[in-house]
Order: sequence, then structure tokens, then C-alpha cells
Amino acid sequence: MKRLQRDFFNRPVLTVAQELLGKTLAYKEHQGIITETEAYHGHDDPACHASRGHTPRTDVMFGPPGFSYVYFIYGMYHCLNIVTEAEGTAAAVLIRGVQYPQDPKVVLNGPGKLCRYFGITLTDNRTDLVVSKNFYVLDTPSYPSYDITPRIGINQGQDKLWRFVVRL
DNA sequence: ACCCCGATCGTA
DNA sequence: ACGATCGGGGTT
Repeated sequence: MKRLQRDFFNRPVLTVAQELLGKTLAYKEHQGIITETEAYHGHDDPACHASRGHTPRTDVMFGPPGFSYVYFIYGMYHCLNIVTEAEGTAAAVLIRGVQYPQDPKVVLNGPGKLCRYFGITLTDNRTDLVVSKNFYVLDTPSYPSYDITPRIGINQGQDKLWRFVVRL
């Protein structure tokens, strides 16, 4: 099975967020089918960490597409994003949920839960998913239908319908 | 140096 | 509805 290449991520963040539904996130021994995503776009998106320009944390969002952006939140959770769009543009897709075929009883709905279960932490930040040996996305079929809603857990930018959820 | 609050989750 | 828990980033 082929992994997603740079050109997949080098497109508008809304397109990538929707087409990532159904793709398979692979991290070390774990694999999960992506079922929920959100788009964040630095320009005109107050909910985006990069909305106020470059900081040490958000620099990676301005970098080349296909890199991971992992951040630490609420003192106890990590969240995984994948950077999209051309270098110089801050945009990323938050991976909010995956199915876990290796053990369907495990429910990984929520960005903190899936990072905790997979073991994704800050040491995985700024990884190039196009070349990394044990962190990448497989090109499994996209889901054709999904719900479109406002993003979760934000206080600004709730007007944007930038969350995409597979109907299970 | 300090302070506020967050792209969450589990429990009540 | 709320507390846990702490780093980032803006402010002093």
C-alpha cells in the first residue's frame, strides 16, 4: 500500500481535511482509519494557533506540507495535526478521531485520546510524514460521505464549518 | 517574571 | 457542569 506523497498535502487545507477521511494513519505498530478531521488556516482564522504569525511553536505550520504538528494542551494531552498548503502558508488538519482495526473495542474519538493510545508526543513534532520510516499516512480509499459541522472546543471561529466526521 | 487560558477528557 | 494540570505566548 502506497503512502500519501507531498502533493496530496500541498493543496487547500479544506480539501485535504475532507480527503483524509478514510486514509490510514500509521505510527510505529499502530494503524488507524481517519474518521474525523478539522481544518485550521492561519489567515483569517482566529482559532488557528498561527493566526497571530510566527512563534516558536507555530513555525512548523508555515513550513512545507506533509509535516506533523504536535502540540501539548491542557497540561496533559497531545494533539496531532498534519501541515498542508505551500511553504509560507500556515495551515494544518487536526486529526480528531480514528478507527482502530487491530482492536475494534478501542474507541479513539478525540485528538487527545488517539495521541495517548498511539503514544504520539512532542518528540514526534515536525516529522516529515512523506519520508519517515514509522510515521506516515497510507492511501486507503476516502469516505464519500461525511457530516460537516463547526469545530469543537474553540471560542473563536465557530462560524466556520471546518469539521468533517464520517457517519459510522 | 508573571499570569491567563487553552484545537481535552473523564467524572458528576 | 467542572476540575485536573502545565506550557505557550502576550503583557509588565
